[in-house]
Amino acid sequence: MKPQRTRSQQRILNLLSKLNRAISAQDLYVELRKGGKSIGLATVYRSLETLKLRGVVQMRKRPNGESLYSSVQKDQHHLTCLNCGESIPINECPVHQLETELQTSHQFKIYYHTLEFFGLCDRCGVDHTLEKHGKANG
Amino acid sequence: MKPQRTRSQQRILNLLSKLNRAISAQDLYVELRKGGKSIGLATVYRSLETLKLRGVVQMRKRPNGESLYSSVQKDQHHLTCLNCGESIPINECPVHQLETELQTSHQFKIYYHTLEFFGLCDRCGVDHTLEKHGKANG
DNA sequence: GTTATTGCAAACAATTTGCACCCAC
DNA sequence: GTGGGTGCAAATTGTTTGCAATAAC
Repeated sequence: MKPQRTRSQQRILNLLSKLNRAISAQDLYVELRKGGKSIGLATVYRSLETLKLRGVVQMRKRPNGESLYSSVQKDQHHLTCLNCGESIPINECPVHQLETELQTSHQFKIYYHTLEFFGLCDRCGVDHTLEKHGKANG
Repeated sequence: MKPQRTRSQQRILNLLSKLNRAISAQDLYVELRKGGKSIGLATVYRSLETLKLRGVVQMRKRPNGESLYSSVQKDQHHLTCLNCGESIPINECPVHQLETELQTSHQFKIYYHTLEFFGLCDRCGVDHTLEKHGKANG
């Protein structure tokens, strides 16, 4: 076992905790380069993969396939529009007890969970043509 | 508005309800071709997209980026291993009330939700080398 | 007959992999 | 000096798009 962090992993963790929000690997890469750090995109992916397996970082996937990463912390879930992709954060989370039960009943070490509601937002719900009027960047 | 289904959409819905489980677009395509239906992969994707926007079909993403589609089914959630990709179905679902509340408070038409727990399964949890011993098909 | 749907192949985007170089120990 | 970590570029994979042919009404 090598519990210690590599240079890249540390940089990524620093940025993630500074940002305190979910960000894509690509954006993370851009931000790190902006910050003057010489880092490769592949390294960003490799580091995130390792951190994810250690339970330090969590991932969720947007409907468009992009992965968003953040440090594991919160009951920060989402309400996502299937049409425009807008993602509204919500704070409620009613699954703590279930999580504890599952860890025991399934012998599974749970690092985090994702809870996401999908449907049509206010604007898309009334727009019967369902044209994309919003951008899938939220 | 065109509420009626196209030929392809109907074929896909038939297969989805016969299967009664989540399946990838690619596999859906293969199955349909096996069944003697002449259909294109693009059509499969386009049909699934439409059905998804109508709230007839739901989608979840596997950690590897692949999308799994199924007819909207209530309360079928998962416990997924970050290492081997194994996905164990669970039946509990403690979010009904929250869902109802959110629809009202956010003026959002919710079609379905996904709840997924991530961590390390029994086997991967004890295997400190974290090698992939399982296949990401569950 | 007109319009939406379909199939194919090319295009796309996010991610992964091969490999030589470099850094930490 | 050795072995893992890193960066680059090429490869891979799931998905989307352009367009001509076709089916539906």
